[in-house]
Amino acid sequence: MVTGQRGRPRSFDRDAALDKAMLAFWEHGYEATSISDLTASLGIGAPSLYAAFGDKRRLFDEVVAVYGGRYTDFARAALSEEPTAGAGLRRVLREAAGIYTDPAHPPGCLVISAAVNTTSQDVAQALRERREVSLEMFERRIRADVAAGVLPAATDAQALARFALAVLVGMSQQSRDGASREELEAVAELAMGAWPR
Amino acid sequence: MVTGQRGRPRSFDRDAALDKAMLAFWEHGYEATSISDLTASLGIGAPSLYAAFGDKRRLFDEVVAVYGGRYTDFARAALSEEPTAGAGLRRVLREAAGIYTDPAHPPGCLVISAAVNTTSQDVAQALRERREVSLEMFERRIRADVAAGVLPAATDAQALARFALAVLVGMSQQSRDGASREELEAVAELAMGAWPR
DNA sequence: CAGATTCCGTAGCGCCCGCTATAGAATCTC
DNA sequence: GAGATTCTATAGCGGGCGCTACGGAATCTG
Repeated sequence: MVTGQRGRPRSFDRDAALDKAMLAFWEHGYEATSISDLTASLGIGAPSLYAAFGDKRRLFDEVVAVYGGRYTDFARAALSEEPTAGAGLRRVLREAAGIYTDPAHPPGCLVISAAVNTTSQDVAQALRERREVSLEMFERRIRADVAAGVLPAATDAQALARFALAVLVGMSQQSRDGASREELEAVAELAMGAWPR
Repeated sequence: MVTGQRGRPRSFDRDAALDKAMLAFWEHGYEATSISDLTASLGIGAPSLYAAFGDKRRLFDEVVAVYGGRYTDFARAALSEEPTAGAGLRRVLREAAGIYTDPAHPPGCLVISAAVNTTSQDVAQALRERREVSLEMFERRIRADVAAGVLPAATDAQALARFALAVLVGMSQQSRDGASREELEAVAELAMGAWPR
């Protein structure tokens, strides 16, 4: 018994379907993306979708996990690879300008925009917690620089982290309103002008 | 004939109802606020709502107009009353921190958040245009300072305006994620650190 | 091949959406 | 008062929502 797959095999690529679902949720948000939108763009029937992914909520959770690994972990890398918090956040903002406006996928950030104004509070809370994680990651990196004497001792690490996240959120929305990569890069550069010297 | 009202008089205060509708749309957004949500919180039946306001879309348009007069025109005043664009935008950001976190109404800005992820593209476009108006207002004020020699000739007025709006958007979302007035004021103050000297 | 297993397509469930037809209640003019 | 007018309350329309029962199709094991 070699645990060969029994029964009729799935007729679609689960990972490819997950990617398509990600693009749909990214563009229209959690609630405004209906099951029939999904079945249409994934090219499968509703029962296949439910068999493969559970329900809409669990599909979205999987989408968020894939999205996180592909489009938000770059920030963690930038913060750990650059020599200072300032250099790291400059890189985060610059790379975000590129990602938010990449024509290969919908504009902006799914974690920021996909659960605004949703009636399902648990989904909104899940993405809120992801943003909170980013905030704390920024804050920790800044605090490390303060401890190391790279930033002034009087630096308000939490406020600075919050400022960086606010700029990211603003950039995400502006990309969804049609701003170009160059325009967002200019915003990022200006934002770094606020960095403590 | 003194144009006295004929027929049965309306049993509710139209302006008060509009205010309640504003709070509902502000908190939950355009699409996530259902007609039955509205009839429940306004305390009237659906036919009365339709007779008084037309349909959901027109009610929302009225709400946006009222909201604009009450919560966004302060920015116009700040920009015209303060002596420089920098002082004006500092005041805009500080006042926004107060408005976005005022416990008398839902957090954040209705124009920024009420039509994210909606299937009704025309509503999204209407609010997008309102944001664009703010952007251009900021840009004009900055340009005036550049022309007057208050700001360096090399100042990128559009980018600076876009940066200010991005910070406002970020502040709005953070207030909806639970940030306090003091936290947003700190963000505003940091943002002004990026202002050209 | 038979039988077990798993997936797919149709068709439809109950529910809520925005909206309204209809009839009665409340106020006007005359 | 009578009649016209306007609003309110009930009740329900067509349609889309998330989700699933069911039977047939496709692949396994033996």
